[in-house]
Amino acid sequence: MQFNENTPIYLQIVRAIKEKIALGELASGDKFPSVRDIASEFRVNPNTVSRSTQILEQEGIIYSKRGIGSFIVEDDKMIGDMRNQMAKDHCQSFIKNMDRLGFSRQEALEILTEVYDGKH
Amino acid sequence: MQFNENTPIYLQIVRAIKEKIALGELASGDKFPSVRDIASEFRVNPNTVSRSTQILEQEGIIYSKRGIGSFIVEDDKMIGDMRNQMAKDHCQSFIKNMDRLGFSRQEALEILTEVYDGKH
Amino acid sequence: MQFNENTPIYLQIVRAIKEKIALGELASGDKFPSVRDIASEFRVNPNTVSRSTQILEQEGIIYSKRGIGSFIVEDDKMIGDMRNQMAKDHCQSFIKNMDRLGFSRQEALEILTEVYDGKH
Amino acid sequence: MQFNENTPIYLQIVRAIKEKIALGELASGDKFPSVRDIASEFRVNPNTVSRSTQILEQEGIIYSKRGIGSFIVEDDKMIGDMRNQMAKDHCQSFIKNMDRLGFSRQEALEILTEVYDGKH
DNA sequence: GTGGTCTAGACCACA
DNA sequence: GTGGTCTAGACCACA
Repeated sequence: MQFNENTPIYLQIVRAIKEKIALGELASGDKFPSVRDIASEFRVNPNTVSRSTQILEQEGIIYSKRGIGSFIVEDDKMIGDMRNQMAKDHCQSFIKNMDRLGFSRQEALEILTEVYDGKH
Repeated sequence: MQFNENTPIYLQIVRAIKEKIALGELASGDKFPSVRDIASEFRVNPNTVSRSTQILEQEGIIYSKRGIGSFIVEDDKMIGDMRNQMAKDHCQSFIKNMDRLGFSRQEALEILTEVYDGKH
Repeated sequence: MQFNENTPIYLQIVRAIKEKIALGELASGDKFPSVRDIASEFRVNPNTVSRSTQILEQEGIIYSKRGIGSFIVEDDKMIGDMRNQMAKDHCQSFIKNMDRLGFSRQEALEILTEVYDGKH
Repeated sequence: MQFNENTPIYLQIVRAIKEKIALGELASGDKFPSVRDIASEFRVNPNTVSRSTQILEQEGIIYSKRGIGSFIVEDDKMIGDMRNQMAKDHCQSFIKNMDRLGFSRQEALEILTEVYDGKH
């Protein structure tokens, strides 16, 4: 057991941006905010944000036009896939957690349903 | 959005211990490992572990006898409740995450089912 | 009979602060003195005070805002309840003490009345 | 405000013995247990107990016969007075505590009555 | 500056 | 040995 293997900030930012894109808050084809803007929004160092945008670019979610800035990819399928992948990741975590507590698939789904029902 | 609100080590230890109890690896009524043993197992300072065990005691999961050691409570219902509460907490997180991605309850359950089925 | 189960400093501080709040010396909604200020007032280590304020926070009597400080809860009912609880605790101790000396309720009340009347 | 001015053990023992005498567990005229017996009963150092018995002797509650041991005074009035004095001391503490919380005599008595009533 | 976390190390009562 | 308390001092995120 190791402690304090915390998710680094640049990955937390990657996820936060992906969520905005997934929800259309940052729309397909739009200009992507500048590193400086993101840095001031999240109150972090611009270098940290650069690291995040590099990852987003590697994953093909944004691309940069030299001298103009970055843009969100105009590929709705890709963005949809990304959103689905994020959802699956959350599912994997959920399953792993319930498993570690010894809950079977059926039990996990029952409890989840209860919690959904208790949420109005 | 705030970053680096890292779960402190003492709470990570609390959770790790609760999981062991929930699964019966540490059984009801058993002697609980000493603060110093846990500290050396997890390579942390005994004071940090002490903080964890005091939380577990506040929550009624263990109790300590001065000069002897700590023990896991002999109350299977309480331990069952604890396990259920941990499960519900994981459900809440899951729901919150899927919600933030814009997935409805039905969609979330479908994706979860797919992932359970191993379609990934 | 056990001796020297001394009330720890951090609990003595909790009580001292509660009394100040109960009496309105620290008023509802006010900024709460900083951990370091209390520590130097009471000549104890800041960590000790921190432990006290965390208890007060758990009990819902103060709340802290990261980077700003702690505040007394703006809930006069809660503060009134706290004051009543403290009073009841003193009553419990009194009753227990008189009981241990073999005084009935009526006898205890008679003596208490005498002492209130200043016949001593 | 000073902390940790804890009642020293020898005074805690004085009070414990007085309570036993007040209740007749140690009867008027009886032989008083030896310093060693008391020390082992309370698990403290015999020197500490000596200090306690000296106080009891000064207060005229026990007396020693050279070579034989100590005895509880055969003076029921004195013992009754002692018991009353202890009761009054508890009353004084109670009044001081309720006063510090800002409760008037009448309020204090009302709350005390409630707590007595809630005690069955 | 503010509260929160963690460590190293000491001392204590109890068994 | 066991848990509990306290200190000194460091570092952190947040404002």
